Amino acid sequence: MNIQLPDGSTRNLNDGATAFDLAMDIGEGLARAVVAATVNGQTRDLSVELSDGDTVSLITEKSEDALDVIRHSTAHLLAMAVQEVFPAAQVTIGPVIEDGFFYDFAFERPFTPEDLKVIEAKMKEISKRKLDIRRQVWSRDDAIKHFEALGEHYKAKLIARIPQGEDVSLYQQGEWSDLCRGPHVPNTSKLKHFKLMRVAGAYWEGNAENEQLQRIYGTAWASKDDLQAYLVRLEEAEKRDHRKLAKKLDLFHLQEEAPGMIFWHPKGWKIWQVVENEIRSIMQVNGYQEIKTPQVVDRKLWEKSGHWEKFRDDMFTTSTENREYAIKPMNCPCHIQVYNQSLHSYRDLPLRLAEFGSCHRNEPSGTLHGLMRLRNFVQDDAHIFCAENQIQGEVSDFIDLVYATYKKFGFEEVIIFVSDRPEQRVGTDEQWDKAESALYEALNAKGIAYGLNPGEGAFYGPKIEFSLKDCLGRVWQCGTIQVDFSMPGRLGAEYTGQDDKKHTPVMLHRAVLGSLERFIGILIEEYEGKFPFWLAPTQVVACNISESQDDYIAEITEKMRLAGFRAESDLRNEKVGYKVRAHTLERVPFILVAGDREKEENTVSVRTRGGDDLGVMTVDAWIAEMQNMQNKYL
RNA sequence: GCCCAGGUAGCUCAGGGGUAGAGCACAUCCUUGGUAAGGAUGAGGUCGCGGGUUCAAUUCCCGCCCUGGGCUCCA
Repeated sequence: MNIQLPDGSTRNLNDGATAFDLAMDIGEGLARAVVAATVNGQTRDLSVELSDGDTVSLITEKSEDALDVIRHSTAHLLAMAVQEVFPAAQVTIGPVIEDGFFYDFAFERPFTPEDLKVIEAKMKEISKRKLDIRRQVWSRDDAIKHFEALGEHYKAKLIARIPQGEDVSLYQQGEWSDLCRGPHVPNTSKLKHFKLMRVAGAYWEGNAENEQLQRIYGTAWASKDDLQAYLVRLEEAEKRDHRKLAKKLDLFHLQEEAPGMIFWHPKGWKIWQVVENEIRSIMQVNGYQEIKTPQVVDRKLWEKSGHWEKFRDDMFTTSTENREYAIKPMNCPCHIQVYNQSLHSYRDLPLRLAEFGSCHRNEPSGTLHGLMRLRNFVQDDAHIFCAENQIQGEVSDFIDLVYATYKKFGFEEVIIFVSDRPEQRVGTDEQWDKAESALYEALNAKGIAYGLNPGEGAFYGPKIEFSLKDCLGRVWQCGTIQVDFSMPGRLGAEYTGQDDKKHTPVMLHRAVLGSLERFIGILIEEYEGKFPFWLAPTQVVACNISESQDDYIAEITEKMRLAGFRAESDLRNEKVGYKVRAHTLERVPFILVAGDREKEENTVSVRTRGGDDLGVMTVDAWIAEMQNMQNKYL
């Protein structure tokens, strides 16, 4: 028979030849490196029998697709090792994830880090046994019986979900086998470069009502170098961690007495102010009006808005003089109060009310995470009151606004998801159709690629989410725009239409940064604390060389401050090398040094935090240079 | 909220049933030094909180709080 290769050539093989035979036919070296094959576009085992006319490409250890196969097989290796060490453990699922894999086990006790060492050693040993990994096809019912007999009740349950009459595939290595779609590497000896990373609890089927399983995370790579490079990458990421940098750079802290709430220090708060002011001026330009609403609001308003019923447990409450209050978890009900203070005409719409709104939500303790997930955070929130036919235009403008703003802060990669109607919702299907298509059309018109989160919309309307990544690649939602058909009506918002009748406006909830805290956390990690000049908490430090320049340093520092820059002076009794090092580690963008020569000529010597010497220039020239950078957001 | 691991000086960390350790940072003094660490001296601690075991607990045991990694959740 003839087999088509990716380069267009064909190869003649005997009938019944497998993908592995093809590799052997091409060369022994290839046969050693090959882990799987793509047959007519589908990834398959090497043991797959080929047919005349098949198009086959071989996946070697070096190719991208090989990693998934290796990781998946390593997950099996882990499961086999666990069951050899702890025969009472039951297997469940073990998928490939970014950079590795995990496997969930049902076991009488959690695994300890010591267990991991033992398990990893067992994996290495099994790898050395050079067990062939063979695919077997079983009938669904036989497979269920087989796993039930082994006491593998979770596996049996998984197979039971497969429609009756279908066959399932099992992969066998030595005495051990697991249900799996495959493909897998042909032999355990191919699995060499892996490491078990950590243990964690995980609920069966991802449902908190179910029992908790023991999850083991691991990483696996095609080569020793790749594994090493990955571990180095993790170490590098750790250095960018905003919590670590916050201590080093003295930006903020958290303490036990206020879990999930931030104590901002002068430098961190300076970054905050710059970010807030930037957003403020962007909103100003884009037709928003800024307001400020109360922090503590009577329970009655939350009852009317529906929050009390739905989110009661997540709200902080307080009471006085027999009245019960909730600390606001969101700003929208208050914004409607502002809207309701006057009569509105259709001519007023769209009306855009913005607020840097501080919200408190009593998040479960286990979810708190540095600046990324807090109990108190500030949203760059705004609510757009508009007519239904204005939704799409507003959404479209908002998308542009998000992109432009992120770009200014240095983010080019934005992850976008649309969440559509959930099972429990308010509003008619017609309204949902309109709202969802408004979101899709706004995105499509711009040619923006997006993912779908089916059924993940809010109960009051669909939404678009704009997310950014942190230093470990974890995705955090920042911006959002959500259509709301419910709350304006509930809280009595209305406007007079052209027809002289009362109408209920649609409300768009939207935030660009989302939470200022979260956004600043991501900013810190993105720049590793080396903020661009316009964002840096301290933009420039002037250092003397000896006492005789003290006055001069004070004078130029004041001059820079008067020009609007965040300038400090360092007159400490230390050598200039010491000061340069200190401020470099503090990531101050520019370090000025002035000795007697500079003092004499009214100049400064300028050095960047990267170690570049920009030479000596007059103070005025330097200030002009800074102004140039500031205006260009450098 | 659930599972695992941590919590010792301002920071990074070592230690371990019997008076608490280092480096950096800090203070004072000497030094006035030209672009990534000059020298000396000194101060600094309820070893997360509360119980228990013990002649004695920072150390062992139990509970709680917080932090970190996951899970669930995230209007």
